[in-house]
Amino acid sequence: QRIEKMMQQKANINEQQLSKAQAQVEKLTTDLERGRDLSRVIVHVDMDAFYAAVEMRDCPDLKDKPMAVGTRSMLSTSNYQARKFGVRAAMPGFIAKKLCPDLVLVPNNFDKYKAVSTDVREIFADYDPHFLSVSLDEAYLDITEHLDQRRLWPDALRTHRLHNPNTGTAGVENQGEGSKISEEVDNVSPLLFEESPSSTPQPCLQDASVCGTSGGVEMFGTGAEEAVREMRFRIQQKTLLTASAGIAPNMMLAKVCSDMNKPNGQYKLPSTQHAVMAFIQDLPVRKVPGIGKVTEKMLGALGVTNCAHLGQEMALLSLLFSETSWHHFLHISLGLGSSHIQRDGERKSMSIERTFGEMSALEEQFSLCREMCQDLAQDLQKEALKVFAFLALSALM
DNA sequence: GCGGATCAC
DNA sequence: TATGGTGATCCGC
Repeated sequence: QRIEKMMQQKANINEQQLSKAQAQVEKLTTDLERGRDLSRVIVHVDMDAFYAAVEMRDCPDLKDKPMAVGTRSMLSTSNYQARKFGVRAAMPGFIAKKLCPDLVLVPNNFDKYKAVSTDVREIFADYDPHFLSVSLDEAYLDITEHLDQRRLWPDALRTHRLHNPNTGTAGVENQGEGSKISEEVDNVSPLLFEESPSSTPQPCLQDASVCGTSGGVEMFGTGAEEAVREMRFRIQQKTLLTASAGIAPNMMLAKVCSDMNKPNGQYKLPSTQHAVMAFIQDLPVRKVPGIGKVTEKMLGALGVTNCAHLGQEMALLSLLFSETSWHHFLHISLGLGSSHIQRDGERKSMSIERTFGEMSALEEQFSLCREMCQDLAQDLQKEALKVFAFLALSALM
């Protein structure tokens, strides 16, 4: 019905209205283009088949079987073997059983997922203390500042011990489905700065000039991709689970990018206008966060299926959709998105500021100031700790 | 301001 | 046998 109504509206649009709309879209486009921010490095991290992966880790019998987590009426997620049968998250378990009769159903263990999530978030905090959790298995990070610092770091701070008690060789990168994963969970600390009390940094740093895997030690570079590779490596060492990540200049793009090399992979979109536009063109609109089933169908009725179409039809879309909707579409078609991650609360108090006027504005500024000071103090403390540990290590060598 | 629709996990 | 629970946002009234 909504599509019918829309098509009717479309039939009543004349050339004059369309060209007027086109002019308006073009003006807004140049304004938006002027404000494009490519200076930030945003990362979206997503644990692979999270609940299913946790259950497989804790029950080796499940490892080579198609399985799903949930009930007979609703699945939370499934492992990759089950996905081959079409078994997906948000599907009723009894239907999944029809698609895949051998499917093993495991009930939700939320307390366990929460505990694992806490472990992963401790690692996130090392790269962005203000990271934003979307759910137990997903988060956005702004690693711009981390990278600035990281460039000044000595190799030791980017070096992590390989936890692989049996073989002592590489192979960690490929621990997806099918391969055996050690059941030991403790003693998985990287070489330095692991928060868990069980870890006592041992002075077994080998030839620091060796890059990559060597003698149970893995060293990472200073760039964004290397930093994210390191973060995923540490997640795997600590939890025995894999994660995927996307690196891009804003949240919308980072989210899409994290899907590109899933599972256990990552993708970096270069921070140039050209690369962003090229990336966006072929992207199906449904892949964009915020565009769901309904919007996809509405756009589909207008012949819009990818983001290039979105850009081409903006004038029409501006006449058929609400202002917030077509503004959203325009942002997407230009590859624009939020380039700074807002912590919960900050935005809300900003709107209170507007409502309450001058006095509240001052208080707001004050509390914001205080918050920043606290953050600074925290960062400083962390950095100091790292330098201290490094010096101690150097002395030992 | 409220309820319905959409979207995400 | 059997198709979730929750929160956010937008829109129209």
